This record gives sequence, structure tokens and C-alpha cells, in this order.
Amino acid sequence: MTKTTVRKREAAATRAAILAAARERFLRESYDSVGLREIAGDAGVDVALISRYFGGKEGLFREVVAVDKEEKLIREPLTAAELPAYLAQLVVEDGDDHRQHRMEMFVIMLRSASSPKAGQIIRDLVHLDVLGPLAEIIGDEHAELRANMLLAILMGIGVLRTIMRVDALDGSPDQRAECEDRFRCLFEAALSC
Amino acid sequence: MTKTTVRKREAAATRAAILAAARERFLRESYDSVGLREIAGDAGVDVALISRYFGGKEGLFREVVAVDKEEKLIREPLTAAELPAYLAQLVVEDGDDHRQHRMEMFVIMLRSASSPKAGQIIRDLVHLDVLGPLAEIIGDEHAELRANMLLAILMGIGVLRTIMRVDALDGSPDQRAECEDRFRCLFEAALSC
DNA sequence: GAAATAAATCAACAACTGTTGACTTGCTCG
DNA sequence: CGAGCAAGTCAACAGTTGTTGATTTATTTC
Repeated sequence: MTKTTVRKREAAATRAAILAAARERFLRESYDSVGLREIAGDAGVDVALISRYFGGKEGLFREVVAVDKEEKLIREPLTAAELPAYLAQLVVEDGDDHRQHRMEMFVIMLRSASSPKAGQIIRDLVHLDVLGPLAEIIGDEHAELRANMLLAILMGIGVLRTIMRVDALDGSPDQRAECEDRFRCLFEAALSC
Repeated sequence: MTKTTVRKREAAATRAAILAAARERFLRESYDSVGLREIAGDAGVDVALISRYFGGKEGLFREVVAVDKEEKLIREPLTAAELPAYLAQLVVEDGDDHRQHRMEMFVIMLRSASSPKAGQIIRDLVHLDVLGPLAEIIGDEHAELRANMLLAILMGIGVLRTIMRVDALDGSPDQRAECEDRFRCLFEAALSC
């Protein structure tokens, strides 16, 4: 048996379909309120396959965030001076797909961080892959506190927009540009005050 | 039967005990992950009493936030100039009980906002009792956007501290005072930039 | 074409969810 | 005292949750 081209009914494809459907659900609801049967229904597969492929719900969630994590949340080659403008663009969310994807990642983290099961996974991710890189970019003596402030603003805006459904950014292109300016200004303040 | 002193085995007291236990749980977990049996266990009562007194889980949650809401989230007599210092104190959380209680309210809101059942209750509360008063205090032409920015910072810090368990504020009194200064500065920036 | 094997399905499981009705306890009033 | 009634208990419900074993279906290899 030549193992390379096995996957007779495309196991990899269904695995990917489950992963995509799960990401979509976790983007809109919390870990606890999403049922495996809903995810399976969206993906067009049987529920049993999820536990089979991912070892269970927790394994599935862990893989969803692990996939997103690979395309680093905070892009490395970035100076402290570029940070405010970069984060402001991230927030307004009309950038390229990668950037949008990155903001969605924050939403997934926010939605499930209060679940006993998923919480630890999320917390580890935040410390290791967000706060660490951010502090490294900032690099000054108060780097840690400032990284916290930046992330707080980022998280807060994420909460308001997607979870609380506050629509400060749902205006005309002009209004959005104005918002971006103000947010950039806010991020600058967090770095220099 | 003189109705005034009825409550033979203190119905009001058990009701209060349930409410207190529920608040404590909702402060630490999400709406979906908290079970009525856990709450009943903490309060030392039978599970059945919860559905009996509050009409169900959703009714219980609605009453928990309604109680907190009474002592207004944003105290009314406050000028725009006083706002940054007030919010910074709120964040550092070593104020009086009322203030601490108010910050906890934000945590309850954050934890359960992603639940399909509890989400709408929370969203209504945010719009009506937080963003409204905030915008009114600010009062200038960009009041709405600025209220959003303030709340975003407030929410973001709440997320980081309690949900993500980032410990920027767990230092010495000196460090806490320094943090308070920086946050006040950040709130000022949100109002004036 | 037949055996072998991976992929997908089905049905059922045990555990838990919130909720309800019937029952028991304990207090108060006539 | 004993009737009445509120407060609390108990057990069970119908529904859902994640998960597992046996079974069927489709694909490949000899």
C-alpha cells in the first residue's frame, strides 16, 4: 500500500471542513454554547467524526486556535514606531485577509476565555504569542505594562464591536478613516504617556 | 394571617442567598458553564427553589444584573474633566466597595456576553446604562465615539485582568499608583485626541 | 474480481442540563 | 389543638451534551 495517495474518501478534506465549520462557530458563540452536532451539521459530516479526528471537543478547539496561531498574531518585523498605525488598521478591519483573520482570532479568544475548559488554552496563547512579541517590539523599560495597555485597547475594541455589537465603526468610509486616526492617536498615547 | 411578618422559614433570606451565590458564580464563569446545581449548592438550598423563585435560569441571571444595575454603573454627577481620574481609580480597584462592585459588574457582563441566552440582556444594559450616560457626560460633538473609546479601554482592562489573568496591576502600592497615573493619562487621551 | 482497508454512518451510551409536580415539613392563626 | 398554608424537599421528567462501539460503504491492491 503506497501511503502517500491513500485518503480514499478524502479524510483530509473532511478534516478541513470540520475545522472550518468549527472556526466559524467559535467566532460567533462561546465554547460552551457551541454543540458538536451544530459544527458537524455545518460541515456536512457525522458528529462521530469529530471525536474520531480530533479526539474530542477540546482537541478540536485547541486545533482551531493552533491553526490561527501559525500565522503569528503580531507580525514580527515591526518597529515600535510603526505599531500604532498597524494596530489602528487592524481594528478598522478593511485590510487584507490576513489582517482580518488576525482580528477574528482575538474575537475567538474573547468569546471562549471564560469557559473552564477552553480558558487555559486561551490564556497560554495570549501570554506566549501576543504579550511576549508586543513587549519585545516596544522594548523600553516599561515594555510589559505598555504591551498590556495596547492589548487592553485592542481587546476592548474587539469586545465592543463584535460581542457588545456597538457600531462606532459602521459608518461611511470617511467616518471609518476618522476613527482609524483617533485609534492610532490612542495607541500612540498608550506608548508615550 | 398578618402578611407582613410571614416568611416562616425566611423566603426572602433564601432568595437573597441564591442571588448572592449566583452573582459569585457568574463573576467567575460564563452563563453557559454555570449550572443551577452549583449555585444551589453554594447557597445551601435545593435546586428546585431557583426555578421556583426566579422562574428559571434566565430570570435569575436577569435579576443578578438588574440588582447591580440599580447602583448605577456610571455615577451621574460627574463632569467630563473628572472622568479620566474616576475611571482610572475604577480600574485599579482599591476604592470603596461601591466602586469595586461596579468593576465586577463589567466582568459579569464580559463573561456572559457571548452566550446566546444572556447576550441580549447584556447588550441592552451596555447601551442603555453605560454608553448613554457616558456620552451624556462627555457632551461634545464626538461624544458617542469617545464614549465608545472610553468603554473599550475599560472593557479591555477588565478582560486582561480578570479573564486573561494578566497581572499588570498586581505589584507594590507604588507600582499600582504608577499604573493609575498611566491609565488616567490614557483616558485623557481618549477624550482629547 | 475478491480480499483488504480506510472512511463514513448508525445507534446507543451515560452523564448532565433546566424544569416540574407531588410530597413533607414547619410555622401561624382561629 | 388542629386546620391552613407557606417553605422546603424529593424524585423524576424530557432534552441535550460529548463520546464510543459495531456496522456499512466505498476505494484500492493483489
